[in-house]
Amino acid sequence: MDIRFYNTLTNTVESFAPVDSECVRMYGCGPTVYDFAHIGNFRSFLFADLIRRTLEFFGHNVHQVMNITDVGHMTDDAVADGAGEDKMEAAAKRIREDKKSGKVPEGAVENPDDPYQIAQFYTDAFLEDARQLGMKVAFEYDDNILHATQNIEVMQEMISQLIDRNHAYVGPDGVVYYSVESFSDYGKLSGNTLDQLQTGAGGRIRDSDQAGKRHPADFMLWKADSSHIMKWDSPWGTGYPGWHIECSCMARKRLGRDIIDIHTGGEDLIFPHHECEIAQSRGATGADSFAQFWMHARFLMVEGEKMSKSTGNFWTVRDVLEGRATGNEVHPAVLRLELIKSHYRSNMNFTKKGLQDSAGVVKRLQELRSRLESQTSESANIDASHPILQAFGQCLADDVNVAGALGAVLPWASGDHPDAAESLGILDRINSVLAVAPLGDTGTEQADSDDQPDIISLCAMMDEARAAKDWPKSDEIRAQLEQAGYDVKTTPAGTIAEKKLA
RNA sequence: GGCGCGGUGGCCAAGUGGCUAAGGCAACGGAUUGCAAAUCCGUCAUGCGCGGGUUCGAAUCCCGCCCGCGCCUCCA
Repeated sequence: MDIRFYNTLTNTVESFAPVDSECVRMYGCGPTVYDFAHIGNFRSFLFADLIRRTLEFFGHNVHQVMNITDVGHMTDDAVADGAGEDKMEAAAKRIREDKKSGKVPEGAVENPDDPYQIAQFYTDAFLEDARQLGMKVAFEYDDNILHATQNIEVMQEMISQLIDRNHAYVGPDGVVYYSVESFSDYGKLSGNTLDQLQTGAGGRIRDSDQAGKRHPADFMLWKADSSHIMKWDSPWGTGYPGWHIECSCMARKRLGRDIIDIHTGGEDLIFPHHECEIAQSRGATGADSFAQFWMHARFLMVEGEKMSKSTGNFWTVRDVLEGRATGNEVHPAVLRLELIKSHYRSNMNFTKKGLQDSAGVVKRLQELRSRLESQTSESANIDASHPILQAFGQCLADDVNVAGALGAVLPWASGDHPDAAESLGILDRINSVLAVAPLGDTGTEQADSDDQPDIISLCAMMDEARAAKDWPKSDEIRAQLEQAGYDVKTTPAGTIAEKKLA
């Protein structure tokens, strides 16, 4: 199968082939851990997961690596490359407040002044969210998710290399800067030239912040600052690394190559972050490429508006799952599908209605599975030549067209399934990519007719009322169950209440 | 100002030169039901942001315009 992906580097859709046919190496920029990740973050993380699963669907062996940015860095964008309030300090303040309000459980972060505790708290929260949403790499935390703070040494090595190769210099202010003029391809990824960057910046860059730089676009690799909350010794003074260097280093270190296959991230990372990564990596390795393919997910809107804290539509994963976003609890598979179903290069509009649509799809696929599993315990081994998998795969191979792939799957799902084992095999292959029916690897889903005693007894009471033809009472109980977030069904075996998926 | 992406029915979303424009949701009609839910059957874009052009033929190619979004040193 010819797999084609859109490559930001060339602005075209290209055929994908890994550098090393044995293994596809992909790296994705992960979260910063000063706060809970939001659904926009997860749209792009799940997009990376989808690419991985698509490649695996076609038989590739994939090594995926992601970073956790736990170095503080700066918050104040008016200041070019440093200073400002440290993000860890800001998080410490917030955690103290959240502990008072109960948003962060008492005892979760023993000492908010310890940035490592804060980072670990939000890292754990991120991993929990990521696993709930079926992100494969989140189950490989020990191996393939790397913390910036545990890789300071390789960063320092790369900075030394860059200095040795005349790509970096120590400015008169003592800061180590990357010299963008030393790298002729700087700007290629984002379609910028150094001239454009300079004029485009307008009045936003203050001269005082440029004092130590040879070119205004030069960016920081290391800043000596012994007052910084997270700091390490280095040949350039005790301080902290620049924001971009961690990805260059960790990708190379863990993936074991100077040139990798795919690098992913949100569209906002194209510039400056990924542009700088390329400059650093290629400057250090001397190779003519860092990642063959650069793939970026577009932003997510919420009910047609930009997601922002000020408009009150800023949702974390747990806000959505626990019902704070829409008023209904949402099954993780529904959120997963909602975040992956629209094309990654279009703006997706996250809406309550969209979630309910996704819930319908998830339910259909889950019900198909239980129907098939009630008929057979075997799942036939189906190869990709089956017409449904062909159609499904062709859409995925075409720059990850999930909507098209669903268009192939859903009519099949609604149709007849004379050979249950075959259909189950097909569903398993489809679900290896979508991961919604079921979501987890374990195959266990939350029970339907929830084991909650009160729900079961309400169902029993409804059966009694119906047997006595006491219709008003029956209707009253059904309303009560629906109020509690259940779909109520009357079956030959009696009344069943199923938790709504969204 | 520069660079890039996009605009398909009430909503989501395929289709990128050629039969009657996938699929889902919603809606509506019917079967079923105590009433519902679920399920099944049926209906639902002479039109693809707007205006030109190329072509035997365009949602699809070309030109112009309008609108939305992102980036241009916090950002998924």
